[in-house]
Amino acid sequence: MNNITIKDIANALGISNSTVSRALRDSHEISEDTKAKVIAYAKAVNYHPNPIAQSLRENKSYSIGVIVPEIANNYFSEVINGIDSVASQHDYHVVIYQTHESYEREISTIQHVLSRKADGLIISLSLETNDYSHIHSAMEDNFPIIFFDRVPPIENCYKVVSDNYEGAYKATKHMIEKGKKRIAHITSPPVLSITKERLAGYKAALKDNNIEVDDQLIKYCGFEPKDAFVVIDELIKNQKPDSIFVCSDRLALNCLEAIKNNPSEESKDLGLIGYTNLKTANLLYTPLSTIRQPAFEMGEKAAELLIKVLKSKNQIVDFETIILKNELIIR
Amino acid sequence: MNNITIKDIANALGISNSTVSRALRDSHEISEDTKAKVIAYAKAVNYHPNPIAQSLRENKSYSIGVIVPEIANNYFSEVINGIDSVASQHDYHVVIYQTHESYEREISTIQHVLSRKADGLIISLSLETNDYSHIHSAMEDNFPIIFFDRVPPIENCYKVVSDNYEGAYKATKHMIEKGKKRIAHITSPPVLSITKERLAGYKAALKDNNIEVDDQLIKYCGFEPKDAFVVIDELIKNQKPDSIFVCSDRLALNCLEAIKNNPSEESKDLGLIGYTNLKTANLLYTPLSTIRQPAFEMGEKAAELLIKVLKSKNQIVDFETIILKNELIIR
DNA sequence: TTGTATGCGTTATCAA
DNA sequence: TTGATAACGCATACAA
Repeated sequence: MNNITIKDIANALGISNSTVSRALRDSHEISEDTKAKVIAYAKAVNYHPNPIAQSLRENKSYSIGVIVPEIANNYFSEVINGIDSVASQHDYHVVIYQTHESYEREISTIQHVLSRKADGLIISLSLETNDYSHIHSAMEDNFPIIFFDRVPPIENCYKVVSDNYEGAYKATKHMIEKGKKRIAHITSPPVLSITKERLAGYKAALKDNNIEVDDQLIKYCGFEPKDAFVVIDELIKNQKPDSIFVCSDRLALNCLEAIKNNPSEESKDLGLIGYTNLKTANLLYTPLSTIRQPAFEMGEKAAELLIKVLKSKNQIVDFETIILKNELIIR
Repeated sequence: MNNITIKDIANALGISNSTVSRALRDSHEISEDTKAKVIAYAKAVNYHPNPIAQSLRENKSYSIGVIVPEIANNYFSEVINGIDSVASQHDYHVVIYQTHESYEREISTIQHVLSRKADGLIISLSLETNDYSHIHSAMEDNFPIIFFDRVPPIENCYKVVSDNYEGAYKATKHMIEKGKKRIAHITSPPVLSITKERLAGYKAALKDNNIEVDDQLIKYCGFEPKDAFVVIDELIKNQKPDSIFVCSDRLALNCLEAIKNNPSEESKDLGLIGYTNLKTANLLYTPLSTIRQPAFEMGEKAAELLIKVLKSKNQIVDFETIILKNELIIR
């Protein structure tokens, strides 16, 4: 490997390390003459500063940790895409971790990010997380954290979310406008911020249209295929909905599968709408209208916010919650 | 942030840095007594070694670079998942980069990985790459690289691939067994290794079943939706295939879309089979049998191989090509 | 068994 | 304008 150091350049040119260092950083206290010489030589030998040494010196790693529940999920991989596009522009690199929805892994992963000296963290919480002391302790140490999508119930922090209330409201309203009366709501576990917000939007849309909220039609559902199967089965058999509003990519997939594998008269004319970023939503066996989150843009915003915080390390950047609009795609 | 260093521990306990360092590394030349004291204190103050300092010292970063064309692609995100699962077990962290199929970005990204001092690289080549000098020069520097999926035409290197020939053969044979005679083949640009191998498998299956290869039925197709549209249109109008074998996730998506948006008598009974890892293949509007690559496992293997190379830095690990079987899923 | 001193590559302070 | 030197945190060769 090419391991030219400042020292090598200094020796070759018969000048001192510090002169070389300063010349490379274009310091004003170095003569144009030596500057030119140093830069030319550095280029000739293809010198690159050792970022690890720089990190040690500056106590910065120029890396940002990204923690998501699952990489192999459309929504999250699109967010990561957005984060990467901004981070790489600013010469930060992105280090990715997944929790696989485990609280334990979330704790250890955050530890890892901290001990690896990432400059900051962008995170969407795991499904299991309902205690936030690990978050608080990281925040108390002034470690910059941007939360996105699944955010903690903490006031003073940076958040990037989509307008879940509004998205769910729009989805539900759309179903109502299509003449649906018994709109079931299958959603993620109640601990998640997104679950609560979407549920509220769903309920509000019903109320505003004088449809009574029937708690039997609201089902919290785990992410295992069998969970969806049980829920769908119970729902269709006993509750006779005329439509279903499914939240989250994983749930949408599982529910569609459950319905497909267990077709019935009732399930035939079921109106479906999903809160999902599935790329294949328009190609499915049954039309799936969707509320689509601006995943890529959320990643961009999160990264921009984090970098803003990092670059202004001395001044305080006000805590801020960025809320992005969802898109209703009718199919 | 918690910035306890070895020095702090040494001062607190009134012993020297080196004793602390050795005690923490469980050196045999330190008494059990002091070892215990040091470890207890380190734990009490929540000491974590600074990995950047360690990296500088050991000239290792414990990070592995991963370069893929697109993160937000099922296949690649599953591979990354597999890489992550192995890497994190071995305390390596995964730094992700994407080329967006650009040769330029591939070059600059590799440069970046090198200058960032990643310990090794796992990469799938971009679509545009048809010159391999950047690869050669990295390899000449003895930088450990594992190629996967889209590998370069270089003999002496580490590769993890799936058996594309066999996969395409199986797919084609399956279509033949279903009675199809005019099986079109829509595939990625010819520069890619996977393209050539799959094409060979396709042709072999035809020949073995006494079906003449018709070059008009073989279409190379770019990854833009309109590319697929043009290809599908020409194919159906002029070539009248009775089935299509589509390679790659992106192409499958685009082709399905093109067919759906432009339905015709001919396209109605078209048999479709895809070389894809789409999670929704069983939920599509038209049954899509698939050849599924063991993406997660490919990631695992690639990471295992890389870590093997890294850990045995002195002995030479023989160049090796790992070939994994694909799965034919009939729908 | 423990301590002293040095170096990894860089930047910055202080002198010259 | 340049150079000598220390420091970032850690690990180790060499001394004691």
